[in-house]
Amino acid sequence: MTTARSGVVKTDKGQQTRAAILEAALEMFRARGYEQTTMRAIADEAGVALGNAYYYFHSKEHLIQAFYGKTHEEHLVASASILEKERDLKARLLGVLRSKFEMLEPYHQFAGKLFKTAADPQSPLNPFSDESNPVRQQSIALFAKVVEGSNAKVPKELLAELPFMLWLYHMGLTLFWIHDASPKRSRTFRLVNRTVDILVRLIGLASNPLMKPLRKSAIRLIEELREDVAAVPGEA
Amino acid sequence: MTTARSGVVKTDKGQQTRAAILEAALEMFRARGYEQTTMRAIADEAGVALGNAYYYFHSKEHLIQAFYGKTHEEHLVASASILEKERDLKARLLGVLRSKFEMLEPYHQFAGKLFKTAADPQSPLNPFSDESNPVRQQSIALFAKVVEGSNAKVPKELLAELPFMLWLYHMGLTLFWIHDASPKRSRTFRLVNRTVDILVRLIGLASNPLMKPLRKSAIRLIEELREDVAAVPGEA
DNA sequence: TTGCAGTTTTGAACTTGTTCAAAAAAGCTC
DNA sequence: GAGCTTTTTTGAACAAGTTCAAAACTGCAA
Repeated sequence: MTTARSGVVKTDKGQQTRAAILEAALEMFRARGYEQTTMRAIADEAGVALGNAYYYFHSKEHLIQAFYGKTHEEHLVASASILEKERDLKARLLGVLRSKFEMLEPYHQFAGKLFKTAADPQSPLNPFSDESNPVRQQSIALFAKVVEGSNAKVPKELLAELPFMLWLYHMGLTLFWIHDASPKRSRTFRLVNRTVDILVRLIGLASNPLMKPLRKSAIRLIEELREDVAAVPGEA
Repeated sequence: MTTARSGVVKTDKGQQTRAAILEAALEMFRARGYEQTTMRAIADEAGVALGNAYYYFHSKEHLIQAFYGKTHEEHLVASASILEKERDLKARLLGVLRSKFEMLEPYHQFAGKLFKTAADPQSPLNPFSDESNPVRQQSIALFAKVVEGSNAKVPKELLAELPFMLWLYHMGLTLFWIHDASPKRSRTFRLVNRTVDILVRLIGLASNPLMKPLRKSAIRLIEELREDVAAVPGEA
């Protein structure tokens, strides 16, 4: 049901058509918004028949996945320069998160609609789905880099779970960002500042022997969560 | 735009028609699922014309709000008995959360679709919207009861923010629950157990003088979050 | 070149949410 | 009860996502 059956391109010309449709779609999504852009308009703009768009993209929603990939790439690039320069955990985390929301800013309104479709557990677009697994893994890997490249002292057992934890945390921030109607998304940036501060302090505290039992529980929890996310079945 | 313009019933007969449509809708949603149920079918089932359904309900999505209200009421009732018996904070919180997910279980698949529409920041159904404010307030009030009726020692400043914090936390759990495909939602219940345990321990720790600076920051954060949620503008 | 299998493209048709002008019914005032 | 206003109801029409059978095209083997 959920697996992609269209989008299988055999020809070179096919690739081009596919690309043309995608380009037209993303352009119009950005200019006019997701809902305002009809499949007919996309097909027109791309110079193909309506049905042809459906030959390459299963549905209107599937056009979104390309957007994901694109912004993710951009974010990786933007993060790289920060991660090279900075060794301080707090600064690294702040840098990565800020660059994400800065990069996403032009798509804010659009992203809300995306999120809507992505929130459906049955949708292949939802960030916990099998189909999203590659992007998710890459995203978690980015946070692993944030931690590993830093000079922060992190208990070993926590180190293993921290990247996933940060990824989850960043998903929460994204959720907030989507709902953030403040000018220039100032609320989100404030939230990022505050929570990163607290988070880094918590990580510091985690080394304290007094914290051991609580830390154990927390790590156990995150471990389990991670398994759960991995265990989402592909087909409903 | 977002404000309800339909649904204003003046007549007694109007009330009846409205009720008939709603009943038909909820029944069919449960039986066949949200997407499978067409507005035409609902109108048919209710014995009215298609347009009439739209006279009472702005859109298909608006039919969902009734569902919210209904389940919320049920949850209040289910929680009341627990809150009367129990004084221990952990037990109270566990009881309230468990009863929520138990009550919601028959609607699990349906709830996923609901969530999808609710996740749209522009949707009046989204839990952070103005239109959801009444239910949200009631929901937060429930968590206030959980805390107030307990014999837990909570720093005063934290006490003020705890209900909202717990509400947020419960929203997160709900998000997990929606994505939980495990049999009988066992993963969710496990998560509830684990997180409630940690949460209660954290609350206990919060009294420790060592924790004061961190506590201050955390409370400040929650305060701000609460303002933000309240500040979501009604019109886009 | 011709025939053929696979690939791509087309556009009409279908479904379903939504709108709207007009008809019907109900209330109300005199 | 007649005439008026307001409320309710109707169903046709519209928009946009999606499907599908048929046409067009492509590459290749004989």
